[in-house]
Amino acid sequence: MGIKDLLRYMKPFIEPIHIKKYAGKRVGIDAYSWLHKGAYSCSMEICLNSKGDKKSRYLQYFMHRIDLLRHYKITPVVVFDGGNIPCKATTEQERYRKRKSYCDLAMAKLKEGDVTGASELFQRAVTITPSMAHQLIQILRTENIEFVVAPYEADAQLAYLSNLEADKGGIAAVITEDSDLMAYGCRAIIFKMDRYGNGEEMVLDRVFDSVARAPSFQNFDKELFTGMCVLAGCDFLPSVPGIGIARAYSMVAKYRNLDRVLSVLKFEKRNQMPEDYTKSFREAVAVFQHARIYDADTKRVQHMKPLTDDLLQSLDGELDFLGPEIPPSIATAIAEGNLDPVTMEAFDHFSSHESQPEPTVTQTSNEIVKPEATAQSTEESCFTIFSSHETREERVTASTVMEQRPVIEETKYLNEAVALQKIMFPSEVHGMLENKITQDETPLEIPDNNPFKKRKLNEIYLDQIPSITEQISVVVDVDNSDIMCVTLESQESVDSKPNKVADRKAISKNEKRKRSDCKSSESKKNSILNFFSRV
DNA sequence: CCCGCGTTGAAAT
DNA sequence: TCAACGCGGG
Repeated sequence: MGIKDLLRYMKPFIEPIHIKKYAGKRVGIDAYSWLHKGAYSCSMEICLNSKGDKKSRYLQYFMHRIDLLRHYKITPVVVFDGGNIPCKATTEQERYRKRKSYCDLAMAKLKEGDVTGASELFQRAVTITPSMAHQLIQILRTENIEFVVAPYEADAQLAYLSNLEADKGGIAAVITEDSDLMAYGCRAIIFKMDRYGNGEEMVLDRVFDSVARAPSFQNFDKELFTGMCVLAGCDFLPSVPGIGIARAYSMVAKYRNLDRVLSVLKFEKRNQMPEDYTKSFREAVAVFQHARIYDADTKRVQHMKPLTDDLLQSLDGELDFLGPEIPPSIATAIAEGNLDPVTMEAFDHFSSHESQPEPTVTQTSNEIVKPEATAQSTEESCFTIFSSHETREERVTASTVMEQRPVIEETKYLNEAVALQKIMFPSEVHGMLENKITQDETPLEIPDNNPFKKRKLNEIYLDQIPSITEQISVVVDVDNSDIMCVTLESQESVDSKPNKVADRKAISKNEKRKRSDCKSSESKKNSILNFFSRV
């Protein structure tokens, strides 16, 4: 995660501090890092979605730390991750693959009765789901803690906020574990904050201003610094073989111009340089500089730093790598925590632990479905209909119940994703998903309510449906893995939606509706439609 | 000199 | 999983 070896390299600029230094200030929090740490104490419960209070320990952990800040008169501003950006997809898939295999291993250990061994492995398998984030959001609301869900990367949002004045919603520092914040140009970062408030602080001005320190950044600006980070290898782009943080630094320091560094690199490493490295490099730098962030003032998604005509030209106006555009009403719904940024479904009121609806049980397995599983499935099976222009929402909550569906059915579902992916990116896919399928053989004994697994299928799907001029809504029958219908959704057709959905409900038990709205070429759209009509 | 690989110990309660 | 450390090869 983050920039390889950057933290170690920047050691001379990092000072131990106590959080009380920021008394009276607003401080941003990368929600993911605390959620993840908190999840360690209950990783098995989260992976298995098991019953009990222990599962919500991660919430206690988080709120403990919030209380610590409040104790020192600091105003916390919690920032959540939103959707995934395209260039991070391979990194994400890789992480998913690892977690899945750890989960499998853990299940095997559990079967043997080795609980200790299993929980060790579950710790490596934990994922923070939007549902978990939403549980936290509900608590933050009742506690009057400010929060925002970024359209994409929380890091970008935090760096943006760190460059704003406090009276405009800005923050004085960011608490995180992720060195990416430096590449984004965050002004002050606190790493490794412990439960007492001790941490390590990095101030960006200190880096650029200091005279007599080991690596000197006096002739650097933010762009060169970001370029150095990308050269060293980041989540968006692996480094050229043989190039680490030290060489990246020395090249940037020597040539003080990223284009020159690239041409030298091309010359020196022509055998090991990927064909499209230059393009990918420019895109990666652009993500760190111009990422899409939510501007609470205008209630719109904007660029962290405005785009220049120069840049637009060099990218041929192609901005999809920053993630699809998001219309204001949706951006606001996401930012305020009302819309799941991954599935684009409304968060269910019932997902809070207190009040759970009595589900209409359509039981196929002989086992009684546990309350948690029900809560989860209600959330996942709620249909949201909205237009992109107004936050007009109509929700049909299907009280279906998650069945003990054998894994093989999900495998079929995955096959659709593979096919779809091949159509979208014929050259780029080399069997990542196929591998997943072959690994997926054994029907596990887990209750098949693992949010982790299901979530990821959603992500794969949404990632692979790129950009469509109109809003396309797809109804997928998860049980049969058939795509039931595809409609182009316009303002008028919104009203007729619930009936359509209700009709489908009669045939299938567990439907999912996916939507995606953004811009792209006509041909891409047609290939999607052709694909669906063939199925 | 420096990258890249392998090892180890800590993380949450 | 990740940082910290040490070692061997370029």
